[in-house]
Amino acid sequence: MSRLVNLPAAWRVVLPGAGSLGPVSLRLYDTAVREVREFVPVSPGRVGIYLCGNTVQAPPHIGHVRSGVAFDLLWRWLERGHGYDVTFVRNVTDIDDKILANSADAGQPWWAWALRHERETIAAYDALGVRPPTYEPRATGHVPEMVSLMQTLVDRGHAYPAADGSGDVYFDVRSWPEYGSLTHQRLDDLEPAEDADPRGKRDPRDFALWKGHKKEEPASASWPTPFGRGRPGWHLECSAMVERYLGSEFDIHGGGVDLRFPHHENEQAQSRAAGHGFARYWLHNAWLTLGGEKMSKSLGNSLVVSEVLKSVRPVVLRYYLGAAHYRSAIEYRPESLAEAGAAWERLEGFVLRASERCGVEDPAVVAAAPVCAEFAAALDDDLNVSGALAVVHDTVREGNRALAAGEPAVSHLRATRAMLDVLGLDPLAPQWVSDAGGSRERVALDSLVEAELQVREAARAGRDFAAADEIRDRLAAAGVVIEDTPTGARWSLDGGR
RNA sequence: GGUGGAGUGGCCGAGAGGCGAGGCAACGGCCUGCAAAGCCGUCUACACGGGUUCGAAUCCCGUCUCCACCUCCA
Repeated sequence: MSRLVNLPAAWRVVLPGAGSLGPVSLRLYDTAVREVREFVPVSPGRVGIYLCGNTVQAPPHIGHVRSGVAFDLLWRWLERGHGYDVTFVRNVTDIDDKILANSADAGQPWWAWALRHERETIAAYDALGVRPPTYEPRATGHVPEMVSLMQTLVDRGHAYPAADGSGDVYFDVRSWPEYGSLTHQRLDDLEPAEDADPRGKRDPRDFALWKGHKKEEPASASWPTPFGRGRPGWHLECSAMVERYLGSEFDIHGGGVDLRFPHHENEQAQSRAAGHGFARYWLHNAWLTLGGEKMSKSLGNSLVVSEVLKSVRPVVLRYYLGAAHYRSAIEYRPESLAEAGAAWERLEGFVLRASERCGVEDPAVVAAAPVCAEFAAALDDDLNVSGALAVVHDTVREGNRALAAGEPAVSHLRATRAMLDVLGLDPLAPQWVSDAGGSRERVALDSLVEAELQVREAARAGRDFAAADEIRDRLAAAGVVIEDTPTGARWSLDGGR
Protein backbone atom coordinates (compact mmCIF):
# COMPACT_ATOMS: atom_id res chain seq x y z
CA MET A 1 0.00 0.00 0.00
CA SER A 2 1.37 3.41 -0.81
CA ARG A 3 0.46 6.49 1.10
CA LEU A 4 -0.83 9.45 -0.83
CA VAL A 5 1.70 12.22 -0.63
CA ASN A 6 -0.38 15.09 -1.91
CA LEU A 7 -2.58 15.70 1.05
CA PRO A 8 -5.34 17.91 -0.39
CA ALA A 9 -5.80 15.33 -3.14
CA ALA A 10 -6.28 12.76 -0.42
CA TRP A 11 -9.31 14.59 0.85
CA ARG A 12 -11.65 12.78 -1.38
CA VAL A 13 -14.40 12.23 1.05
CA VAL A 14 -15.93 9.04 2.28
CA LEU A 15 -19.54 9.49 3.11
CA PRO A 16 -20.87 7.83 6.23
CA GLY A 17 -22.33 4.53 5.21
CA ALA A 18 -20.39 4.38 1.98
CA GLY A 19 -18.81 1.14 3.08
CA SER A 20 -22.03 -0.74 2.70
CA LEU A 21 -22.57 0.64 -0.78
CA GLY A 22 -19.22 0.57 -2.49
CA PRO A 23 -16.09 -1.52 -2.75
CA VAL A 24 -14.70 -0.10 0.50
CA SER A 25 -14.66 -2.85 3.05
CA LEU A 26 -13.65 -3.33 6.61
CA ARG A 27 -11.09 -6.03 7.20
CA LEU A 28 -10.51 -7.49 10.64
CA TYR A 29 -8.05 -9.98 12.05
CA ASP A 30 -10.04 -13.00 13.17
CA THR A 31 -8.05 -14.95 15.72
CA ALA A 32 -10.13 -18.05 15.04
CA VAL A 33 -8.66 -18.35 11.52
CA ARG A 34 -5.54 -16.30 12.28
CA GLU A 35 -5.83 -13.96 9.36
CA VAL A 36 -7.28 -10.67 8.30
CA ARG A 37 -10.56 -11.15 6.46
CA GLU A 38 -13.38 -9.04 5.18
CA PHE A 39 -16.08 -8.25 7.66
CA VAL A 40 -19.57 -9.28 6.56
CA PRO A 41 -22.30 -9.06 9.19
CA VAL A 42 -24.95 -11.70 9.80
CA SER A 43 -27.66 -9.16 9.03
CA PRO A 44 -26.99 -6.44 6.46
CA GLY A 45 -26.51 -3.05 8.08
CA ARG A 46 -26.46 -4.38 11.63
CA VAL A 47 -23.66 -5.55 13.87
CA GLY A 48 -23.74 -7.31 17.22
CA ILE A 49 -20.64 -7.15 19.42
CA TYR A 50 -20.04 -8.94 22.68
CA LEU A 51 -17.06 -7.86 24.74
CA CYS A 52 -15.96 -9.70 27.86
CA GLY A 53 -15.99 -7.06 30.56
CA ASN A 54 -14.33 -6.99 33.93
CA THR A 55 -14.68 -9.32 36.83
CA VAL A 56 -15.44 -6.68 39.40
CA GLN A 57 -13.21 -7.94 42.16
CA ALA A 58 -10.84 -4.95 42.44
CA PRO A 59 -10.48 -1.41 41.08
CA PRO A 60 -9.69 -1.38 37.34
CA HIS A 61 -6.13 -0.68 36.25
CA ILE A 62 -5.13 0.90 32.97
CA GLY A 63 -4.60 -2.50 31.38
CA HIS A 64 -8.25 -3.37 31.92
CA VAL A 65 -9.52 -0.27 30.21
CA ARG A 66 -7.31 -0.75 27.17
CA SER A 67 -9.76 -3.38 26.01
CA GLY A 68 -12.64 -0.94 26.47
CA VAL A 69 -10.87 1.77 24.49
CA ALA A 70 -9.95 -0.62 21.67
CA PHE A 71 -13.47 -1.91 21.18
CA ASP A 72 -14.94 1.54 21.62
CA LEU A 73 -12.99 2.51 18.53
CA LEU A 74 -14.31 -0.52 16.65
CA TRP A 75 -17.84 0.51 17.55
CA ARG A 76 -17.31 4.11 16.49
CA TRP A 77 -15.77 3.07 13.19
CA LEU A 78 -18.51 0.57 12.40
CA GLU A 79 -20.97 3.43 12.84
CA ARG A 80 -19.07 6.36 11.38
CA GLY A 81 -17.14 4.58 8.69
CA HIS A 82 -19.74 2.08 7.54
CA GLY A 83 -23.10 3.24 8.82
CA TYR A 84 -23.81 0.09 10.76
CA ASP A 85 -26.43 -0.05 13.46
CA VAL A 86 -24.40 -1.54 16.30
CA THR A 87 -25.59 -3.39 19.36
CA PHE A 88 -22.72 -3.44 21.82
CA VAL A 89 -22.85 -5.73 24.84
CA ARG A 90 -20.26 -5.74 27.59
CA ASN A 91 -20.95 -7.92 30.57
CA VAL A 92 -20.13 -7.52 34.23
CA THR A 93 -18.98 -10.63 36.02
CA ASP A 94 -20.25 -9.91 39.50
CA ILE A 95 -19.93 -13.35 41.06
CA ASP A 96 -16.80 -15.49 41.11
CA ASP A 97 -14.15 -17.01 43.38
CA LYS A 98 -12.12 -13.84 43.77
CA ILE A 99 -15.08 -11.64 44.52
CA LEU A 100 -16.11 -14.04 47.28
CA ALA A 101 -12.56 -14.26 48.61
CA ASN A 102 -11.76 -10.55 48.45
CA SER A 103 -15.06 -9.49 49.95
CA ALA A 104 -14.68 -12.01 52.77
CA ASP A 105 -11.21 -10.65 53.51
CA ALA A 106 -12.64 -7.15 53.62
CA GLY A 107 -15.53 -8.22 55.81
CA GLN A 108 -18.12 -7.02 53.32
CA PRO A 109 -21.02 -8.74 51.58
CA TRP A 110 -19.88 -10.05 48.21
CA TRP A 111 -22.60 -8.16 46.38
CA ALA A 112 -21.60 -4.86 47.97
CA TRP A 113 -18.00 -5.54 47.00
CA ALA A 114 -18.97 -6.34 43.43
CA LEU A 115 -21.19 -3.29 43.06
CA ARG A 116 -18.51 -0.97 44.39
CA HIS A 117 -16.00 -2.18 41.84
CA GLU A 118 -18.55 -2.23 39.07
CA ARG A 119 -19.12 1.46 39.73
CA GLU A 120 -15.39 2.15 39.73
CA THR A 121 -15.04 0.30 36.45
CA ILE A 122 -17.83 2.25 34.81
CA ALA A 123 -16.40 5.50 36.16
CA ALA A 124 -13.06 4.65 34.58
CA TYR A 125 -14.67 3.98 31.22
CA ASP A 126 -16.70 7.17 31.46
CA ALA A 127 -13.61 9.19 32.26
CA LEU A 128 -11.90 7.91 29.13
CA GLY A 129 -14.86 8.60 26.87
CA VAL A 130 -15.64 4.93 26.33
CA ARG A 131 -19.28 4.94 25.39
CA PRO A 132 -21.71 3.04 27.61
CA PRO A 133 -22.63 -0.29 26.00
CA THR A 134 -26.08 -0.77 24.55
CA TYR A 135 -26.53 -3.42 27.23
CA GLU A 136 -24.33 -4.06 30.24
CA PRO A 137 -25.70 -7.26 31.78
CA ARG A 138 -24.61 -8.66 35.13
CA ALA A 139 -24.03 -12.37 35.52
CA THR A 140 -26.23 -12.58 38.60
CA GLY A 141 -29.15 -11.18 36.66
CA HIS A 142 -29.14 -14.04 34.17
CA VAL A 143 -29.28 -17.21 36.22
CA PRO A 144 -32.51 -18.45 34.56
CA GLU A 145 -30.87 -18.16 31.12
CA MET A 146 -27.86 -20.07 32.40
CA VAL A 147 -29.96 -22.84 33.89
CA SER A 148 -31.84 -23.16 30.65
CA LEU A 149 -28.62 -23.42 28.63
CA MET A 150 -27.21 -25.91 31.09
CA GLN A 151 -30.35 -28.04 30.82
CA THR A 152 -30.07 -28.04 27.06
CA LEU A 153 -26.48 -29.22 27.28
CA VAL A 154 -27.36 -31.97 29.73
CA ASP A 155 -30.28 -33.06 27.53
CA ARG A 156 -28.02 -33.22 24.50
CA GLY A 157 -25.44 -35.26 26.32
CA HIS A 158 -22.75 -32.60 26.45
CA ALA A 159 -22.93 -31.89 30.17
CA TYR A 160 -23.48 -33.83 33.35
CA PRO A 161 -23.88 -33.28 37.09
CA ALA A 162 -20.79 -34.25 39.06
CA ALA A 163 -20.78 -37.84 40.24
CA ASP A 164 -19.61 -36.84 43.71
CA GLY A 165 -22.82 -35.01 44.56
CA SER A 166 -20.99 -31.66 44.89
CA GLY A 167 -23.64 -29.94 42.83
CA ASP A 168 -21.10 -29.02 40.16
CA VAL A 169 -22.18 -29.41 36.56
CA TYR A 170 -19.48 -30.07 34.00
CA PHE A 171 -19.15 -29.75 30.27
CA ASP A 172 -18.07 -33.06 28.74
CA VAL A 173 -15.23 -32.06 26.42
CA ARG A 174 -14.95 -35.60 25.02
CA SER A 175 -18.51 -35.31 23.76
CA TRP A 176 -17.67 -32.34 21.57
CA PRO A 177 -15.15 -33.17 18.83
CA GLU A 178 -14.77 -29.49 17.91
CA TYR A 179 -13.35 -28.71 21.34
CA GLY A 180 -10.05 -26.88 20.88
CA SER A 181 -10.87 -25.59 17.42
CA LEU A 182 -10.85 -21.93 18.38
CA THR A 183 -7.30 -22.05 19.70
CA HIS A 184 -6.13 -24.88 17.45
CA GLN A 185 -5.21 -27.21 20.23
CA ARG A 186 -5.74 -30.91 20.50
CA LEU A 187 -7.31 -32.10 23.67
CA ASP A 188 -4.49 -34.54 24.32
CA ASP A 189 -1.88 -31.78 24.05
CA LEU A 190 -3.37 -29.74 26.85
CA GLU A 191 -1.28 -29.75 29.96
CA PRO A 192 -3.38 -31.24 32.74
CA ALA A 193 -3.72 -28.95 35.72
CA GLU A 194 -1.25 -29.95 38.40
CA ASP A 195 -3.59 -29.57 41.31
CA ALA A 196 -6.47 -31.04 39.39
CA ASP A 197 -9.24 -31.80 41.78
CA PRO A 198 -11.33 -34.34 39.90
CA ARG A 199 -14.46 -33.59 41.97
CA GLY A 200 -16.44 -36.09 40.01
CA LYS A 201 -15.16 -35.14 36.55
CA ARG A 202 -15.18 -37.69 33.75
CA ASP A 203 -12.11 -36.04 32.23
CA PRO A 204 -9.72 -33.66 34.00
CA ARG A 205 -10.24 -31.16 31.18
CA ASP A 206 -13.99 -30.98 31.67
CA PHE A 207 -14.84 -27.51 32.92
CA ALA A 208 -17.49 -26.30 35.31
CA LEU A 209 -20.66 -24.83 33.91
CA TRP A 210 -22.01 -24.46 37.38
CA LYS A 211 -20.39 -24.58 40.77
CA GLY A 212 -22.18 -26.35 43.58
CA HIS A 213 -22.70 -24.39 46.77
CA LYS A 214 -19.99 -24.83 49.39
CA LYS A 215 -20.77 -24.59 53.08
CA GLU A 216 -18.16 -21.92 53.73
CA GLU A 217 -19.59 -19.62 51.07
CA PRO A 218 -22.44 -17.24 51.85
CA ALA A 219 -25.90 -18.63 51.16
CA SER A 220 -26.71 -15.47 49.21
CA ALA A 221 -24.09 -16.52 46.64
CA SER A 222 -26.11 -19.48 45.46
CA TRP A 223 -29.22 -20.05 43.42
CA PRO A 224 -31.52 -23.05 43.14
CA THR A 225 -31.37 -25.20 40.00
CA PRO A 226 -32.60 -28.64 38.99
CA PHE A 227 -29.09 -29.81 39.78
CA GLY A 228 -28.96 -28.31 43.24
CA ARG A 229 -27.95 -24.95 44.71
CA GLY A 230 -24.92 -23.28 43.30
CA ARG A 231 -23.47 -20.36 41.41
CA PRO A 232 -22.55 -19.63 37.80
CA GLY A 233 -19.34 -20.81 36.29
CA TRP A 234 -17.49 -18.06 34.50
CA HIS A 235 -17.81 -19.46 31.00
CA LEU A 236 -21.51 -20.25 31.13
CA GLU A 237 -22.56 -16.73 31.97
CA CYS A 238 -21.16 -15.24 28.79
CA SER A 239 -22.80 -17.85 26.58
CA ALA A 240 -26.13 -17.22 28.28
CA MET A 241 -25.92 -13.45 28.02
CA VAL A 242 -24.78 -13.55 24.40
CA GLU A 243 -27.89 -15.55 23.49
CA ARG A 244 -30.13 -13.28 25.52
CA TYR A 245 -28.95 -10.02 23.92
CA LEU A 246 -27.50 -10.97 20.53
CA GLY A 247 -29.30 -14.15 19.60
CA SER A 248 -28.12 -17.53 18.40
CA GLU A 249 -25.50 -16.25 15.97
CA PHE A 250 -23.80 -12.87 16.11
CA ASP A 251 -20.93 -10.96 14.58
CA ILE A 252 -18.00 -10.09 16.79
CA HIS A 253 -16.78 -11.47 20.08
CA GLY A 254 -13.98 -9.53 21.75
CA GLY A 255 -11.72 -9.68 24.75
CA GLY A 256 -8.12 -9.81 25.87
CA VAL A 257 -5.74 -12.39 24.38
CA ASP A 258 -5.55 -14.30 27.63
CA LEU A 259 -9.23 -15.09 27.31
CA ARG A 260 -8.83 -17.18 24.20
CA PHE A 261 -8.18 -20.24 26.26
CA PRO A 262 -9.91 -21.50 28.19
CA HIS A 263 -12.65 -18.92 28.42
CA HIS A 264 -13.52 -18.30 24.78
CA GLU A 265 -12.85 -21.88 23.78
CA ASN A 266 -15.28 -22.97 26.46
CA GLU A 267 -17.89 -20.40 25.55
CA GLN A 268 -17.84 -21.52 21.97
CA ALA A 269 -18.03 -25.18 22.90
CA GLN A 270 -21.03 -24.59 25.16
CA SER A 271 -22.96 -22.46 22.74
CA ARG A 272 -22.28 -24.55 19.66
CA ALA A 273 -22.96 -27.79 21.49
CA ALA A 274 -26.29 -26.25 22.47
CA GLY A 275 -27.05 -25.65 18.80
CA HIS A 276 -26.06 -22.02 18.33
CA GLY A 277 -23.87 -20.57 15.61
CA PHE A 278 -22.29 -18.18 18.10
CA ALA A 279 -19.56 -15.70 17.13
CA ARG A 280 -18.52 -15.19 13.51
CA TYR A 281 -15.39 -13.15 14.23
CA TRP A 282 -13.07 -13.28 17.23
CA LEU A 283 -11.05 -10.18 18.07
CA HIS A 284 -8.48 -10.14 20.84
CA ASN A 285 -6.58 -7.17 22.15
CA ALA A 286 -3.00 -7.43 23.40
CA TRP A 287 -1.71 -6.63 26.85
CA LEU A 288 -0.48 -3.52 28.45
CA THR A 289 2.67 -4.88 30.05
CA LEU A 290 4.78 -3.65 32.91
CA GLY A 291 8.41 -4.67 33.12
CA GLY A 292 7.82 -6.97 30.17
CA GLU A 293 5.13 -8.89 31.98
CA LYS A 294 1.41 -8.68 32.06
CA MET A 295 0.04 -6.28 34.56
CA SER A 296 -1.34 -7.66 37.75
CA LYS A 297 -2.31 -6.31 41.09
CA SER A 298 0.89 -7.41 42.75
CA LEU A 299 2.95 -5.52 40.18
CA GLY A 300 1.24 -2.21 40.01
CA ASN A 301 -1.47 -0.92 42.24
CA SER A 302 -0.31 2.55 41.32
CA LEU A 303 -1.66 1.96 37.82
CA VAL A 304 -5.24 1.85 38.96
CA VAL A 305 -7.09 4.19 36.60
CA SER A 306 -8.28 6.56 39.31
CA GLU A 307 -4.69 6.96 40.53
CA VAL A 308 -3.23 7.57 37.08
CA LEU A 309 -5.89 10.20 36.36
CA LYS A 310 -4.69 12.25 39.31
CA SER A 311 -1.67 13.28 37.29
CA VAL A 312 -2.67 12.59 33.68
CA ARG A 313 -5.49 14.13 31.71
CA PRO A 314 -8.10 11.49 30.80
CA VAL A 315 -7.91 12.39 27.13
CA VAL A 316 -4.16 11.83 27.20
CA LEU A 317 -4.59 8.43 28.78
CA ARG A 318 -7.08 7.56 26.05
CA TYR A 319 -4.65 8.73 23.38
CA TYR A 320 -1.90 6.66 24.96
CA LEU A 321 -3.98 3.50 25.22
CA GLY A 322 -5.47 3.89 21.78
CA ALA A 323 -2.48 5.06 19.73
CA ALA A 324 -0.86 1.64 19.33
CA HIS A 325 -2.50 -1.08 17.32
CA TYR A 326 -4.88 -3.12 19.45
CA ARG A 327 -3.00 -6.36 18.73
CA SER A 328 0.38 -4.92 19.75
CA ALA A 329 1.55 -5.15 23.31
CA ILE A 330 2.19 -1.83 24.97
CA GLU A 331 5.04 -1.75 27.44
CA TYR A 332 4.08 0.79 30.06
CA ARG A 333 6.57 3.49 30.95
CA PRO A 334 5.73 6.79 32.63
CA GLU A 335 7.72 8.61 29.92
CA SER A 336 5.40 7.19 27.30
CA LEU A 337 2.47 8.89 28.96
CA ALA A 338 4.35 12.18 28.82
CA GLU A 339 5.10 11.63 25.12
CA ALA A 340 1.46 10.89 24.47
CA GLY A 341 0.62 14.12 26.25
CA ALA A 342 3.00 16.12 24.06
CA ALA A 343 1.68 14.50 20.90
CA TRP A 344 -1.90 15.09 21.84
CA GLU A 345 -1.32 18.70 22.84
CA ARG A 346 0.04 19.31 19.38
CA LEU A 347 -3.31 18.20 17.98
CA GLU A 348 -5.26 20.08 20.60
CA GLY A 349 -3.19 23.21 20.08
CA PHE A 350 -4.02 23.33 16.41
CA VAL A 351 -7.72 22.75 16.98
CA LEU A 352 -7.93 25.47 19.61
CA ARG A 353 -5.95 28.02 17.62
CA ALA A 354 -7.76 27.30 14.39
CA SER A 355 -11.12 27.46 16.16
CA GLU A 356 -10.27 30.88 17.54
CA ARG A 357 -9.64 31.93 13.96
CA CYS A 358 -12.47 30.12 12.20
CA GLY A 359 -15.11 29.68 14.84
CA VAL A 360 -16.24 26.53 16.62
CA GLU A 361 -18.39 24.02 14.82
CA ASP A 362 -20.86 22.13 16.92
CA PRO A 363 -19.67 18.63 17.87
CA ALA A 364 -22.80 17.20 16.27
CA VAL A 365 -21.81 18.77 12.96
CA VAL A 366 -18.30 17.42 13.35
CA ALA A 367 -19.66 13.97 14.08
CA ALA A 368 -21.53 14.01 10.78
CA ALA A 369 -18.61 15.32 8.75
CA PRO A 370 -16.81 13.01 6.35
CA VAL A 371 -13.28 11.82 6.96
CA CYS A 372 -10.57 11.65 4.34
CA ALA A 373 -10.05 8.52 2.30
CA GLU A 374 -6.58 7.78 3.59
CA PHE A 375 -7.74 7.88 7.19
CA ALA A 376 -10.65 5.60 6.36
CA ALA A 377 -8.40 3.18 4.54
CA ALA A 378 -6.16 2.89 7.60
CA LEU A 379 -9.03 2.08 9.93
CA ASP A 380 -10.55 -0.31 7.42
CA ASP A 381 -7.26 -2.21 7.54
CA ASP A 382 -7.91 -3.96 10.84
CA LEU A 383 -8.19 -0.67 12.73
CA ASN A 384 -4.74 0.66 11.98
CA VAL A 385 -4.91 3.57 14.38
CA SER A 386 -1.25 4.41 14.02
CA GLY A 387 -1.69 4.91 10.31
CA ALA A 388 -4.84 6.92 10.92
CA LEU A 389 -3.07 9.15 13.43
CA ALA A 390 -0.29 9.75 10.92
CA VAL A 391 -2.95 11.21 8.60
CA VAL A 392 -4.25 13.37 11.43
CA HIS A 393 -0.79 14.69 12.20
CA ASP A 394 -0.12 15.39 8.53
CA THR A 395 -3.39 17.30 8.34
CA VAL A 396 -2.49 19.29 11.43
CA ARG A 397 0.86 20.23 9.93
CA GLU A 398 -0.90 21.45 6.80
CA GLY A 399 -3.34 23.36 8.96
CA ASN A 400 -0.60 24.97 11.02
CA ARG A 401 1.12 25.99 7.82
CA ALA A 402 -2.10 27.61 6.66
CA LEU A 403 -2.54 29.44 9.94
CA ALA A 404 1.05 30.65 9.84
CA ALA A 405 0.39 31.99 6.34
CA GLY A 406 -2.62 33.89 7.65
CA GLU A 407 -5.12 31.61 5.97
CA PRO A 408 -8.21 30.43 7.84
CA ALA A 409 -7.56 26.67 7.72
CA VAL A 410 -11.28 25.92 7.90
CA SER A 411 -11.06 22.70 5.91
CA HIS A 412 -8.06 21.48 7.89
CA LEU A 413 -9.86 22.17 11.14
CA ARG A 414 -12.99 20.37 10.07
CA ALA A 415 -11.05 17.39 8.76
CA THR A 416 -8.95 17.15 11.88
CA ARG A 417 -11.91 17.27 14.23
CA ALA A 418 -13.85 14.74 12.17
CA MET A 419 -10.99 12.27 12.32
CA LEU A 420 -10.32 12.86 16.00
CA ASP A 421 -14.01 12.45 16.68
CA VAL A 422 -13.89 8.95 15.22
CA LEU A 423 -11.02 8.19 17.57
CA GLY A 424 -12.93 9.65 20.51
CA LEU A 425 -10.37 12.45 20.76
CA ASP A 426 -12.04 15.60 19.45
CA PRO A 427 -10.55 18.29 21.73
CA LEU A 428 -13.81 20.24 21.63
CA ALA A 429 -16.09 17.30 22.43
CA PRO A 430 -18.15 17.93 25.58
CA GLN A 431 -16.42 14.94 27.13
CA TRP A 432 -13.14 16.82 27.33
CA VAL A 433 -14.27 20.42 27.83
CA SER A 434 -17.16 20.10 30.26
CA ASP A 435 -15.45 21.98 33.07
CA ALA A 436 -13.34 24.35 31.01
CA GLY A 437 -15.33 27.26 29.71
CA GLY A 438 -18.39 28.12 31.63
CA SER A 439 -17.64 27.63 35.29
CA ARG A 440 -17.68 30.67 37.58
CA GLU A 441 -14.10 29.98 38.57
CA ARG A 442 -13.04 29.95 34.95
CA VAL A 443 -14.85 33.19 34.20
CA ALA A 444 -13.21 34.84 37.19
CA LEU A 445 -9.79 33.51 36.24
CA ASP A 446 -10.26 34.68 32.68
CA SER A 447 -10.95 38.26 33.69
CA LEU A 448 -7.98 38.32 36.07
CA VAL A 449 -5.57 36.92 33.49
CA GLU A 450 -6.89 39.27 30.83
CA ALA A 451 -6.25 42.21 33.15
CA GLU A 452 -2.67 41.04 33.66
CA LEU A 453 -2.22 40.61 29.93
CA GLN A 454 -3.39 44.16 29.31
CA VAL A 455 -0.80 45.51 31.73
CA ARG A 456 1.81 43.36 30.01
CA GLU A 457 0.77 44.61 26.59
CA ALA A 458 1.15 48.18 27.75
CA ALA A 459 4.62 47.40 29.08
CA ARG A 460 5.61 45.76 25.81
CA ALA A 461 4.27 48.69 23.84
CA GLY A 462 6.52 50.92 25.95
CA ARG A 463 9.39 48.46 25.40
CA ASP A 464 9.62 47.80 29.11
CA PHE A 465 10.36 44.13 28.58
CA ALA A 466 11.56 43.53 32.09
CA ALA A 467 8.12 44.38 33.41
CA ALA A 468 6.41 42.38 30.68
CA ASP A 469 8.51 39.32 31.36
CA GLU A 470 7.92 39.58 35.07
CA ILE A 471 4.19 39.34 34.46
CA ARG A 472 4.69 36.37 32.13
CA ASP A 473 6.89 34.64 34.70
CA ARG A 474 4.41 35.30 37.48
CA LEU A 475 1.57 33.82 35.45
CA ALA A 476 3.72 30.84 34.47
CA ALA A 477 4.49 30.18 38.12
CA ALA A 478 0.74 30.09 38.70
CA GLY A 479 0.33 27.57 35.90
CA VAL A 480 -0.83 29.98 33.21
CA VAL A 481 1.09 29.70 29.94
CA ILE A 482 1.30 32.74 27.65
CA GLU A 483 1.75 32.64 23.90
CA ASP A 484 2.11 35.79 21.84
CA THR A 485 0.40 35.65 18.47
CA PRO A 486 0.02 38.22 15.68
CA THR A 487 -3.45 38.96 17.00
CA GLY A 488 -2.42 39.30 20.64
CA ALA A 489 -1.55 37.09 23.56
CA ARG A 490 -3.47 33.91 24.31
CA TRP A 491 -3.29 31.90 27.47
CA SER A 492 -3.98 28.39 28.67
CA LEU A 493 -3.46 26.36 31.78
CA ASP A 494 -0.22 24.44 31.98
CA GLY A 495 -0.77 20.83 30.93
CA GLY A 496 -4.33 21.33 29.84
CA ARG A 497 -7.13 23.73 29.18
C1' G B 1 5.35 -30.89 25.93
C1' G B 2 1.35 -28.20 23.03
C1' U B 3 -0.65 -23.42 20.89
C1' G B 4 0.19 -18.44 19.55
C1' G B 5 2.82 -13.53 19.36
C1' A B 6 7.15 -10.41 19.01
C1' G B 7 12.45 -8.35 18.03
C1' U B 8 12.20 -1.50 13.37
C1' G B 9 16.39 4.77 14.08
C1' G B 10 18.16 8.11 20.88
C1' C B 11 12.84 6.57 22.58
C1' C B 12 7.63 5.19 21.30
C1' G B 13 5.47 3.00 17.19
C1' A B 14 3.18 1.85 11.87
C1' G B 15 4.33 -0.75 7.44
C1' A B 16 5.16 -5.83 4.96
C1' G B 17 9.25 -7.07 -2.07
C1' G B 18 11.09 -0.86 -5.15
C1' C B 19 8.21 5.14 -3.98
C1' G B 20 12.13 7.72 3.49
C1' A B 21 4.46 6.48 8.21
C1' G B 22 3.74 9.41 12.31
C1' G B 23 4.91 11.11 17.20
C1' C B 24 8.45 12.28 21.20
C1' A B 25 13.49 13.88 22.14
C1' A B 26 17.96 16.33 20.17
C1' C B 27 20.42 19.78 16.97
C1' G B 28 20.40 23.91 13.12
C1' G B 29 17.35 27.71 10.81
C1' C B 30 12.81 30.99 10.25
C1' C B 31 9.42 33.75 13.25
C1' U B 32 9.66 36.61 18.20
C1' G B 33 12.02 42.38 22.02
C1' C B 34 13.21 37.49 24.37
C1' A B 35 10.28 33.28 24.79
C1' A B 36 6.31 29.86 23.82
C1' A B 37 3.65 27.79 19.91
C1' G B 38 4.24 26.94 14.83
C1' C B 39 6.96 26.16 10.23
C1' C B 40 11.53 24.46 7.46
C1' G B 41 15.79 21.31 7.77
C1' U B 42 19.20 17.37 10.00
C1' C B 43 19.51 12.34 12.45
C1' U B 44 18.01 6.97 6.23
C1' A B 45 16.46 2.07 11.05
C1' C B 46 14.30 -2.97 10.57
C1' A B 47 17.73 -9.38 16.10
C1' C B 48 21.69 -12.62 13.63
C1' G B 49 23.53 -15.97 9.48
C1' G B 50 22.53 -17.80 4.77
C1' G B 51 19.34 -17.90 0.29
C1' U B 52 15.63 -16.27 -3.71
C1' U B 53 15.22 -11.65 -6.68
C1' C B 54 17.25 -6.60 -11.18
C1' G B 55 15.80 -5.12 -6.10
C1' A B 56 14.46 -7.84 0.70
C1' A B 57 12.93 -4.64 6.92
C1' U B 58 9.15 -7.27 3.90
C1' C B 59 9.59 -13.83 0.75
C1' C B 60 12.38 -18.81 1.94
C1' C B 61 15.81 -21.76 5.25
C1' G B 62 18.45 -21.79 9.77
C1' U B 63 19.86 -19.50 14.55
C1' C B 64 19.35 -16.42 18.91
C1' U B 65 16.42 -13.66 22.36
C1' C B 66 11.82 -12.16 24.61
C1' C B 67 6.51 -12.61 25.78
C1' A B 68 1.67 -14.86 26.32
C1' C B 69 -1.85 -19.02 26.90
C1' C B 70 -2.54 -24.34 28.43
C1' U B 71 -4.88 -22.39 36.56
C1' C B 72 -8.28 -16.75 37.94
C1' C B 73 -6.97 -12.83 34.47
C1' A B 74 -8.57 -7.15 29.60
